[in-house]
Amino acid sequence: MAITIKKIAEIAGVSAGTVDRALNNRGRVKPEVAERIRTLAQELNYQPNSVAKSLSIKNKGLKIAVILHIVRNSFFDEVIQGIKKAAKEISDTGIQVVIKTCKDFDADYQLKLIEEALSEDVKAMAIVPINSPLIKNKINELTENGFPVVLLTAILEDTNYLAYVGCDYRRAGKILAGLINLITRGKANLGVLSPTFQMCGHLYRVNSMCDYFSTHCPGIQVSSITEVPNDEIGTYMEVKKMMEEHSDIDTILYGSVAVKAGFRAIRECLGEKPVRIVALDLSDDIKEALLTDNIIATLIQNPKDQGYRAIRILFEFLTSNKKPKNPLCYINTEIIVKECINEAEM
Amino acid sequence: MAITIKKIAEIAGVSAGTVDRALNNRGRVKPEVAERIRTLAQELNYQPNSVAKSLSIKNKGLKIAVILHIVRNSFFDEVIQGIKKAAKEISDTGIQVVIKTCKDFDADYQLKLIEEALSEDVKAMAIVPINSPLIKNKINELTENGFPVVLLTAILEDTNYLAYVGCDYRRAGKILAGLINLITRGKANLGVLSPTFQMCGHLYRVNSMCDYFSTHCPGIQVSSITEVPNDEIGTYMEVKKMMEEHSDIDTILYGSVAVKAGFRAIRECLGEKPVRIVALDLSDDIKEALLTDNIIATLIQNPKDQGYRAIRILFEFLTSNKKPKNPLCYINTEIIVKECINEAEM
DNA sequence: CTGAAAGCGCTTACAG
DNA sequence: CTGAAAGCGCTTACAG
Repeated sequence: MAITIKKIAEIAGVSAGTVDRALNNRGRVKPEVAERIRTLAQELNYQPNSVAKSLSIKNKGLKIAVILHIVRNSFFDEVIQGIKKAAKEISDTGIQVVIKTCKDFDADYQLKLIEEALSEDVKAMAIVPINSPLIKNKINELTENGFPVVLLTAILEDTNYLAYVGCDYRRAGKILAGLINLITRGKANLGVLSPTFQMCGHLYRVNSMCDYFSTHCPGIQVSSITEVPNDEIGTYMEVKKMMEEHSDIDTILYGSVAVKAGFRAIRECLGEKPVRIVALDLSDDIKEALLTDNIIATLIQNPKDQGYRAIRILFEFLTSNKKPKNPLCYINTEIIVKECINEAEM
Repeated sequence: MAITIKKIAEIAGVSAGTVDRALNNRGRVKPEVAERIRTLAQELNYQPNSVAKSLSIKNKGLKIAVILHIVRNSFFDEVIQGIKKAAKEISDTGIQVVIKTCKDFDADYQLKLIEEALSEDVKAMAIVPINSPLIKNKINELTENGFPVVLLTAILEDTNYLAYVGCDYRRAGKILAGLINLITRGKANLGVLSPTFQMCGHLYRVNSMCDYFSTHCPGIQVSSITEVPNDEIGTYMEVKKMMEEHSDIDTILYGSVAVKAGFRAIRECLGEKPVRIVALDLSDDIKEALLTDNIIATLIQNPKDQGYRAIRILFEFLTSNKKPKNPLCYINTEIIVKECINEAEM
């Protein structure tokens, strides 16, 4: 049997309550005694029983807030699935998870959501942070005060947090480069369509890909790097513009959530001329494009996992005070070809 | 607050013990009373609290056995990592995990291991089953008696079990076909080196790949399908034989754990002639071959996940009597190119 | 600053 | 067949 608080209490000649207060630094223990108990616990290699901890915590009504940066899109629908899965798993501990959606990329509004959550006595927070000083400062302030914040899917520079859960964008860029190199056998004029660089990860990804091309793939030229918005019309216009201005493009990295309109723009410009397309993520539209051979491959970032992990990390912190060994919790990135799609699941 | 046994007891006008006995079919409750309690619990949508369950179970000394089919190899080293990760996570519930390694592919020996485990009062079992009537019958017998058995990494036909955790070999075959089609642009003479068909999943995988070629890839010919053993010398001989007998081979699916010797055989036969190689799994040798461009891509089966999931499923069963909704728990298969390898981690 | 007691929700000897 | 009580290990008012 493992060593318990009761056993430590016996050996130290104090009560269980005192051991608990000492080990969890709750104060109200004579410093010398606390120190003695802590040393003893270490010597005995005491590991608190997490199940008992979770059960005893049940009536405290702990809450975790999840704060998004947009109203919704297909990627975050999946993130939310993962969040809900984790929420269900931890519900027996009495910990609640509340999700707050934001006006698209509205930093003022997001800040209000944070304040709202805090006023509701939330004890931990996962946030898809909008890249604004407003948000950065608030997160830094929270972290300084020991409040656990997990950045979810979007990383921020010059900001402190308990953990970042999301894609390793630089590695994703490298993998995209390798994939495009493989598919094109090292010869391509590439048009890059990226989601907004307002989220710095997207910029890291493109830069990392381009770096890899310039050091490893002399035959691959990046003809254009174009940011595309979240909507169909905006995407159509940007894609059209890129294709018209760069008629040499024979390969495209397609990083927009708006698929139908962008593909129409490509076809309008290229006619029947062949083009190799590699995409990002796996919305229903992307799946369909894969299955109809309009896309050769796509790189996915396991959004469901991301949501799941973020909640689990906060849960661990709340129940066991454990911080992740590595604050950068990178979620796996996967190459998907059409044969990976289970048509039965569609 | 969720509904508890205590609350049901109050409403039903009985004690908590009686509710527990009724809901868990432990007998020693008057049938009418038991029925009434069960109905009530359903109406109230009672969900037992898994944390409390785990805690109360602590002193029962439950044990899970893991029974392997070989002494070791690099793939199963990773499977075991996953098993140990899960074992650590559940250790606070007092459930132990014991691992038993087997003489390589020795069904008699594996049967003895099963008996040994049972005599040690193990309450659940994960097994990498050797494809033999001896083992099949035993597993069927156990399952019939309500004893939870999870098949790990290897599936059996005509056998009943709580769950299978492992690769979806047919889908893996399809993905391999798609990958090879992509890499070769649909023109190849393929030599297939597969691990033993004694494990039927390996056969499913090859067959599924070949089916896909014949329906979707007219330009891809399968020149040879060769089984390779686990050791370097045997692999060398089989590879050499295949390459000598099929000089048209320009593409290889390399499914052997013995990398160095087989690659030597390939080189001895082909000289400087180029060959495209796609591999299976991700041992250190495969990693090195990827990084040196001797392998173009490999398909991995997340062995660590497989071990982890198998234990979690048995844990759920032991603590909550829950069976997985789908007994076929397929673990994800991933395409890996060299850019996916984090050289810092090697 | 410290301890005894009760509680989280489920389970299980034990007594009847 | 049934209930009261104690236990799993940690936490927390409460009394002192």
